[in-house]
Formats: sequence, structure tokens, C-alpha cells
Amino acid sequence: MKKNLSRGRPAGKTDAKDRIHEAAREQFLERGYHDVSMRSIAAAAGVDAALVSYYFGSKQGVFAAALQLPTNPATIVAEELGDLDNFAQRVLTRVFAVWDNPRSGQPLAAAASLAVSDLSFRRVLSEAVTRELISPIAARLEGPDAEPRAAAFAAAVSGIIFSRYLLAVEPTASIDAAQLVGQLAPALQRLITP
Amino acid sequence: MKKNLSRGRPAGKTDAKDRIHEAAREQFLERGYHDVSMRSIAAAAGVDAALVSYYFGSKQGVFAAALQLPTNPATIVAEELGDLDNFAQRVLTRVFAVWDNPRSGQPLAAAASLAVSDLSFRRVLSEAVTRELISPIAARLEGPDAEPRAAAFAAAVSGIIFSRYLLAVEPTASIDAAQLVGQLAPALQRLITP
DNA sequence: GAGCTAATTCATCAGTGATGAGGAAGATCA
DNA sequence: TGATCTTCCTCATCACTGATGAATTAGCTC
Repeated sequence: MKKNLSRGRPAGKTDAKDRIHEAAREQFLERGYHDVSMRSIAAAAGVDAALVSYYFGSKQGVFAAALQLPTNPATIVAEELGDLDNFAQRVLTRVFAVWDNPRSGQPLAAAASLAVSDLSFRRVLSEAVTRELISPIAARLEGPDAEPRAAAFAAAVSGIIFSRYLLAVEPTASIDAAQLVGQLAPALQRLITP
Repeated sequence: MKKNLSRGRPAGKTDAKDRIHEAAREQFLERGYHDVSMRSIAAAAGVDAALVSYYFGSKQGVFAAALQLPTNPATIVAEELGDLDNFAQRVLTRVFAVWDNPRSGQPLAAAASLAVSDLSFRRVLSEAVTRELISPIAARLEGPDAEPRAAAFAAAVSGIIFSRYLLAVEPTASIDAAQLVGQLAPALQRLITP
């Protein structure tokens, strides 16, 4: 549409890549993956659409770069794994804190929702869950069936996340986090220390 | 590409709509929503792409029609709601039976994964979960916080589904259904009858 | 047979992600 | 200084996508 009439490298320092990154992050967080286009990102950044490909390779590339996850869920587990008493309660409390915070929760939600619909992302996420969440927990558990029990715990937690943040099922989505912890923690704790 | 040279209504009875429906179902189940195009459906059905829109209105329309869910999850809950003893165990057993069966599980998985990535589908599914799953369960529960407790139960169950069938996290994805029920049922039962 | 409706293809539209060609500025090295 | 190379950037274009209006033909009703 709008011809720029200035081909070639512009004079002075260049911040186009940062502007693209910022515009991409804004749009992906607000509108999700499929409702954002290369061209809409480029337009918001005041740049030709080809430049997005030039810097980030592909749409998935921009997405991955824009949503650098600020809080790795695995670190939560690692930090709380010290002792297993009230493990469920502490993990849930921190999980809600992260996901309820827009700065960290929105990117996580965007990434998770893409993972469900995209095969290659799904494989990455599924392996990460096993490697960084389930295995460390299982290593601390006593008794038989450590691995499946840890997996059951992870599944339950991800279900809460799924319902509250991805599907937004009421009343789970709107309820106070502390109250939710109170209701869930005892049952989930039983999964790992029966 | 291939010109047909025969415009207008063809002679004889017409089964084009059924062929489209069948081709759509096949492709959606095998390749998911985004990797299937109107044109690929039409080609498989031996028909012009515009005919798909003509019969089903839109891509979402074909999708919804093609994946008429063969087993409504709500009926499982309704049928098991008779008494609350071992409710968790019975529901889990039936849930796994439905999702492990490809005929019913694949469409459910396809629908769920689209719901996560598409806003309008998400609203529909989220309201359906509240209306058809949580509210009926809550109505049977005694004590305070019936609604949130029912929601917590639904969240936990959907988490198992999410991990096992959508993300396919190991070992939850490959483990025997009966064993999974044994590990999960007691904890989940506590959510609805503490 | 006249007219209406249903079924079908075709042409076309605006939009998508991606890629190669080319141009202009800066960096490097003689 | 100048020649060459690399980086940054736009433009044109490709093969697709979902969608829609026009044209065409068959069957139905009166």
C-alpha cells in the first residue's frame, strides 16, 4: 500500500528488530497466534513484512522470540522440592501467582494454547513437562509407582491451569486463588504422599 | 486446475454432501483443523471448493458437522450421578473408555484442541462444561462450596484428559487406564466428598 | 411448457506466509 | 582515499487460503 520510496539500508542506527519484537509480543498476547499476521506485526512496527521473516525466519520464529517465557514453570518445582510436606499447597500457591500475573501468565497461556494446536510445539512441551517436572518430582517420592504418581500430580495441576486459564471455566476461572488452593491442596497432596 | 466442463446441477440423485462430510471427517481427524483446507476436502470429495461453503457455510461449519461428537461427555456424568460413592472411580473409568476408543476419542481431541486455540469455540466449550458438567454435579453435593468443589473435580478430570490425550505427556499417556484410575480415584473422590 | 428452486462449477477477491532480486548504508581492508 | 563485502531494508511475486457472487443446468410445481 504505502510505498516508502526509500529502498536499501537507512541511515543511522537501527532499532527495527526491537520494534518488530515489541509489536509481535503485544499482538500475540492480545490476539493469540492465528489472529496475528506477519503483515500486521510489520505494519505496527512501521516496517515491510519481509523484514519480519528476515530477522526471525518464520512466524513461529517471531512467536518464540516474542514470548520468551519470563518464568520457567520448572523452577517453581525445583525451588519447592526441598521437603514434601505441604508440597501441593506450596506449588499451587506459586503456580497461581505466576499465572495470575499478566506479565508471566499471558505468555504462558499463549504458548500453551499454541502447543495444543501445533504438533511440533506439542512435542516440545510434552517432553519438557516430563523431563523438567515429572522426573524431578518422581525422584523425591518414596514407595512404588513414583513416576506415575508424580505424573498424576502434574496432570492434576495442569488440569487446574487448563480449566482456569485456557478454557476459563467458571467458577474456577474467577475464584480467589487462595480459596482454590485450600480446596485442592489436600486432595493433590494425597497423590504424592498417600 | 481440472476443469469439469459440466456446470450446473448434475443428473440423478446427489450424494455430494455426504462425500464432503466424509472427506472432511477423515481429514480433520488425521491432520487437525489448521492443516486441512476447504480445497483439500473438496478435492477428496471430487467436488468444487465452493460447494463446501454452499453446504456447510464456513470451515468451522464443516468442522462442527464432521465431528458430531459420538459420545457427549455430559451423559457420562448424568448416568453416573446416581450415588456419590465411588463417583470418581466410575467417572474416570468411563472417561478413559470413551477417550481411549478412537471412534469417540479422536473427535473429542480434535474439538478440544480447536477450542483452546479459537476464541469462539472456547466460549462455547467453556459454557458447556459449566452448564452440563459442573452444575449437575454441584447440585448433588452436600455441604458448603458445592459449586467450587464440583469445579475442582471437573478441573482435575480435564487435567488428566489434557495430559493424556492432548499433550500426551509420559507416562500418563501410555499407562494402563485401570492403573491410572486406581492412582487417581481416591484423591479425586476427596474433592467431592471430603 | 413456464417458472422456481436446488445443485454445481467458475472467476475472482482480499488476505496469508514465504522468498528472491535489488538497492542503499556501514564496515573492512588496501 | 577507494574497492569490496556485509548488513539492513523494500518491492515484486508465488502458491496458497477462505469466502462470495455469477452463471449454468436439472428437477419440481403449477
